[in-house]
Amino acid sequence: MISLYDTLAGEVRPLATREPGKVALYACGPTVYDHPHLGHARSALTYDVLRRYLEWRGLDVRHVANITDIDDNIINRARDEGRTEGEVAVEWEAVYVDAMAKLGVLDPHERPRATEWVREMVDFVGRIMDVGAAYSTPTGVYLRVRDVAGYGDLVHRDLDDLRASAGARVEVDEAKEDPLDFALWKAAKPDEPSWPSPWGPGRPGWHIECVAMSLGILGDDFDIHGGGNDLVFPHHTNERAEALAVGRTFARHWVHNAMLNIEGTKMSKSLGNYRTVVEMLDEHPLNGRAFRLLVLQTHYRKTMEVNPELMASARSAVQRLDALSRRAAAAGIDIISRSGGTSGASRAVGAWTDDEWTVLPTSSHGPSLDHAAVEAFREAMDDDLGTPQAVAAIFDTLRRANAALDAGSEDAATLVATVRDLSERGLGIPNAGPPHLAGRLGAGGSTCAPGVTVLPDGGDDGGDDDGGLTASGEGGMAEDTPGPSDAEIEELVTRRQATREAKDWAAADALRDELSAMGVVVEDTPAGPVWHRQ
RNA sequence: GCGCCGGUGCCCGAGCGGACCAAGGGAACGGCCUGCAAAGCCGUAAAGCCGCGGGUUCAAAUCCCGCCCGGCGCUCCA
Repeated sequence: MISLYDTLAGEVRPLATREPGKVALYACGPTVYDHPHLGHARSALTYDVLRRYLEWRGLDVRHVANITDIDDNIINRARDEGRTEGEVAVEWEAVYVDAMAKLGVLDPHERPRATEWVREMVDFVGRIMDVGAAYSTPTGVYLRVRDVAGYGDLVHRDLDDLRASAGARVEVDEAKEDPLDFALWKAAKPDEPSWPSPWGPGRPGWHIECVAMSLGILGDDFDIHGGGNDLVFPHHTNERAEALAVGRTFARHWVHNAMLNIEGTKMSKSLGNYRTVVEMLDEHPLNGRAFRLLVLQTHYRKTMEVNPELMASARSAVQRLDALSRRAAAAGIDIISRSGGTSGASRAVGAWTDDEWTVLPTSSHGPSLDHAAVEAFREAMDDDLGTPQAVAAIFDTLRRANAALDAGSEDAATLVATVRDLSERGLGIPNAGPPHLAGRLGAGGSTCAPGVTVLPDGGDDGGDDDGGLTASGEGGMAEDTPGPSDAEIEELVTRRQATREAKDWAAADALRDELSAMGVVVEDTPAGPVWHRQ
């Protein structure tokens, strides 16, 4: 049974979906007017992992993540740059989508844009007017908050409490009946983009966007509504109020991820600790996977810390995953297959530079998995997405796999396959770089046999109930590999191997230094040297 | 001010009443392996320990009360 913390209930509850076997998930996306930052990435990663896990469990997930492409920030930027709002939004949406792809975030099934749903938003506002829960003023249409019973339930605060804060902070709009009332529709100001409406030209308020799109696409009573915990109030509170005002049932579960701090404080431009996803990714080819691992090592409801040291330690951990793949390959256990260039259409994410690889499906003909490890993983994930413990289970299995490899045990194949399945398909962390990173020379001269899985005894995974090991392949993340070509490297590795066989250690070491200077690491295994780029 | 969430080993971070498990990751040190490395495995005593002070309990890092410190929200925000 899968449980999740529900913000509205204030406790961990079993995930009770509207339809058995299906999950309708709506996660609030970004407003596109600037570079996505690490916080956007943490949020996107949270729902990506939630989705992957639900799918790993065999559930049919419909994931919707919106793009807010019209708002004050976009308008301001467009004005500053002398462009249209549309141009600004299109540009930054592309940057966002590309950055998420590089983080291995699967494309949501639908990515609605606010501007494409204005008609539905106008209709929605109209219905709220019809039931008398809203009123129109010269500046726009406002929801009368006191008409909505349980308005503050999501934030667990009552009206007076909220009002005390609001009055003190925000300049009170004279036209509003209550400082808490918020705009459903904003009357157009000169030079601003606008759409026609029964209340005059204007544009939708922020909250109405998500209500119209989530209910419009997923329908009433959809399963999970997620977003950053900074959206609990006012955004989600107001979305909910709009839906309740017209008597519609909204999200069954509210999931909110915590914020991300850099050097102890929330990042912000003014503090100079604002970090974009692109910068982070550019700093090191392993950072995409490292950041995902770092995010997963902290529970999603707890503020997490990011700094260069932590990124470095996460990179080291990622390298252990890769090392296992190399060791397994050297031992003849190879569950990586090269897909001959076909870039799986359903694949959401960018391929590994020029090569693309995938993991063989483990459904019916796949290798058997280690039952205890799978159970530990599932137990951790079922309990409110316990990714830190899930990661622990994976690394524990990784250690066992290495030990089995050392011992030449038959269990090795199963354990290696388990590590791969859980980390890649369950959490979205690919285990090895492009196949050529595992390029292998030596006595046998064999390279990874395409599509071949050499594993003993491919029985199913212990016949346990709903392991749901049925989803398909894995998305990759871009990790550029500039520098010397494979041929150049293999040339040096081959020469070094010759000197080693001649026991000319000095020459061998010199060649290794040379390779090392090129960023290439050579490991001598019983089956011959194996190399990979740093 | 109001609300919420945290303070666990050198660092990050699980655990949230009882298992000689304070998980897992990183760093460090020792051993094995190796031509040397890398990768990998094994190990890292005793004492003490889970912000501080009380309390509840046969039993608390885990529950209650108080205090100190930190973060976030209440305003566009993932």
